Amino acid sequence: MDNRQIARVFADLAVFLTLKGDSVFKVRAYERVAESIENLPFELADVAQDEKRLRAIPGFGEAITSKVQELAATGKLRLHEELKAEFPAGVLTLMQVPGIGPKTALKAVQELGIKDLAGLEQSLASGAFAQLPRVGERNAANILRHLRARMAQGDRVPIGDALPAAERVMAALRQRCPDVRNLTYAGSLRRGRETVGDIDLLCTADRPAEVIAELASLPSVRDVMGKGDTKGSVVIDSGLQVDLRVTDDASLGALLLYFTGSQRHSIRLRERAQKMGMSLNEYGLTDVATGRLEHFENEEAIYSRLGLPFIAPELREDAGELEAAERGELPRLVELADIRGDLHSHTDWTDGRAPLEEMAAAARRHGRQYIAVTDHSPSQTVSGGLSVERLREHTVAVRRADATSPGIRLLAGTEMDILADGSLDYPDAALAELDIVLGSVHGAMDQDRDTMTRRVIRAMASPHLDVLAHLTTRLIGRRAPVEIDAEAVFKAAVETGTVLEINASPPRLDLKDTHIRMARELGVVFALSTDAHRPEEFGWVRYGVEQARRGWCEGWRVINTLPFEELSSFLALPKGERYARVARRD
DNA sequence: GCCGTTTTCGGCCCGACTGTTTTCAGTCG
Repeated sequence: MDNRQIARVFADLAVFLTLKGDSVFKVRAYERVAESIENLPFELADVAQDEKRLRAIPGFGEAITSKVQELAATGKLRLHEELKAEFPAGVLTLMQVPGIGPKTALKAVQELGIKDLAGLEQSLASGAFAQLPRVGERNAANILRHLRARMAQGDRVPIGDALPAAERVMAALRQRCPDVRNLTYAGSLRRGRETVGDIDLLCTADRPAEVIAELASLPSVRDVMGKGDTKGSVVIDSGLQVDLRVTDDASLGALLLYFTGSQRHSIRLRERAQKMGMSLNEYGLTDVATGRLEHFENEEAIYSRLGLPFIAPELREDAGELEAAERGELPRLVELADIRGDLHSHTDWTDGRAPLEEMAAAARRHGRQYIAVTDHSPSQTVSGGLSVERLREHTVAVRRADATSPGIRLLAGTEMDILADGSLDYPDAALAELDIVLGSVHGAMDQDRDTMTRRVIRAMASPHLDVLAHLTTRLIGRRAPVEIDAEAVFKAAVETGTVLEINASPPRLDLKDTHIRMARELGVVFALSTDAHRPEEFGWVRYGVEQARRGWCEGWRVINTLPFEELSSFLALPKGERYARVARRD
């Protein structure tokens, strides 16, 4: 049972206990622990016997710890099974739609006989649903829109689609509304999550209503869901919902903090404010004794007033960032500007879409000082993987392009398959001639966990395998990650001096944020690369930087923040000496 | 349910919106 499934059980328990009228605080404890479990950097099932380790997780007391142990041991929870039997199955289904909570869902099933989303749509369209207590026309109309949006495109959108969409809307607003200031995105997009549910925009302006009106009239807007004086909500052509809120300059800080979240982080900040005799809301901090409201132009000022350093949006998940901030131990996170090179790219020698020279020129335009050209190895027959002979020609071509391409250095490399038994797709002699060797799992992806773990660790033992690329091979929303003991792989990486790739390609984002966090704590060193197959894909590096930051990754820990000469001498070292070289940079 | 440099018992974030609620319930972010 993985963390997602365990979290699901506790979220279900929260719903059932709400329906039973149990204590709201008990319900909140379950909700909170469900979120906490989803953000864990390790699998609960792996540590279920270690009661001390479980109890150290926030929200884990006696009762929840024993429930987790029961789940890990049996795959089931007696209490969960009992409650599931007590309530109709449709309740949890209906609750997936925004606007429907536990109470409404139960009434819908009991009084209207709705069992699934199709039945829900019918009931909403016919007007029957609006007759339920405390629903009404307006709520029903909103629920129907949410439902149709969900049926059209699933519930969350990859950051690789959402961020460009947000930037297009922002550019259009700036152009049509000179009055707009401080326009920025907030929410999970600003926190850099790999998928987002909607786009939250904020700005300040002298005439807010005009800005809202402009938003509603943008050509890309398909549907206007709400339009007030300071808040507008629209659906753009890609199906994404965009919310815009306008405020005055004096209150921007509190509003930005509030709409960036996460909710858990906000709650912790409010609890902290409370202990200091203040109340925090989206307008500012109120002194409870005097009732005086203090405004803040930026987030730094609020954190400072609460006795904390600024906490980067990517860290705001209530995953230890407040404790670290208090101790003055927040990491100096990697920034986009730190990234000098890209160590994973493809050309039309294999499955890339552009010639070597074009890719080099594009990388330079994107601000890279060097790239590794890493086309595929023979087992990748569908991608035209290079034979040993072709690899040699490829290397000659890369070295020639390196000599003739101004403003950028090229490394001759390969993205080589790690075969099913952990052996490598090229002989050692061929690998020894390359500047850099990436190793990837591309086939036999359905191996069991032990086999896959042994396979990858065996490959890392090779003195030639410099970087382990996209560890889990997942494709977000399309292909599940391989079964693998990530912690064992990270420990082996440290032991062997193998670098772990943070693959920045939006469909992959592999390692994912929680993996990066765990690997970092074990001392792993990373390469942050785009896996570009087209010239414009070098721009994907920003998504990798966001995931790295979510994983608390410092700039010094990423080898392609090194200048070219230093990177070259890093790669020239025997693997066993490399980690020590990087660690000294802090 | 959990949690504690004010507490091992008594707390547990805050405001907006919608509805049919004459003082609050449900839901969301």
